[in-house]
Amino acid sequence: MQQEDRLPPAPEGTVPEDEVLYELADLFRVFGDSSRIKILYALHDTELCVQDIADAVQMSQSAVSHQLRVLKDSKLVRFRREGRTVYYALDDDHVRSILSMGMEHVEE
Amino acid sequence: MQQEDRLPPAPEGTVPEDEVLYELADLFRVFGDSSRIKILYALHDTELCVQDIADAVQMSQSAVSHQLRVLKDSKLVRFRREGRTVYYALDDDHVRSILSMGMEHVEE
DNA sequence: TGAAAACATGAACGATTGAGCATATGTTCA
DNA sequence: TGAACATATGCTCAATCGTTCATGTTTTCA
Repeated sequence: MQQEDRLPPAPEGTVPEDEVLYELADLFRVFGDSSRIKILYALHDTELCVQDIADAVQMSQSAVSHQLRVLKDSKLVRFRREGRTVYYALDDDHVRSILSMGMEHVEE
Repeated sequence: MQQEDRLPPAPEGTVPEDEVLYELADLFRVFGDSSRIKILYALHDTELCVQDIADAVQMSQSAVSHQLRVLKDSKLVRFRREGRTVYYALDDDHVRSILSMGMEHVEE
């Protein structure tokens, strides 16, 4: 379905609490690294195990694992274990939404 | 559950070029700092001059000016000069959209 | 003209961070 | 058991980042 709606009217003059703004910045900071962006896009349409992610984004297994931890801590990805392999996937559609919002801004 | 293809790029979700992903990460990196987030929120509903922004977010004029440069370079804010004061404003609704997308993720 | 106001900028410095290396943990199977 | 495999994690360091301090630039007005 198409998202042509306008944004809900902003609460005039009400700036969110500092604590919330810090969390917001923390969230965006996680998106603000090309390695993590690549990982997120690799997971855009499918779940993948760590090594497959590493192959897809051309990074070492260790580097990927480090970044997956960051992504996991921020609730951007979830994982499930199957035997000795761990499959990662985007946590929800919110992540995809944020990515495409950003992409719209970049592509102009 | 039948996606047995071994095609390097997924048929459905074509992953954007690396160059675009770098730009995307760069964009999010700008949102990934609490000082800049505060500035953006100060400008959410109105335009402000530099000193008013500094007062609103409790930062030095210099620090604000440095960050405004980053925001300006990323096309997140625009400005107009009126006499010796410079007024800054969010560049477009895209910025507000990205902020609220992130906020939705944080508020849960 | 000159001083003051408003903003921008350059250098420097402490803090943060992403990646590499080595190693640890956890899992399967012979 | 033990070996092989898949992933996670400490530690470290070069690079990046945000702020401060001092100074530069532009504009206004007496």
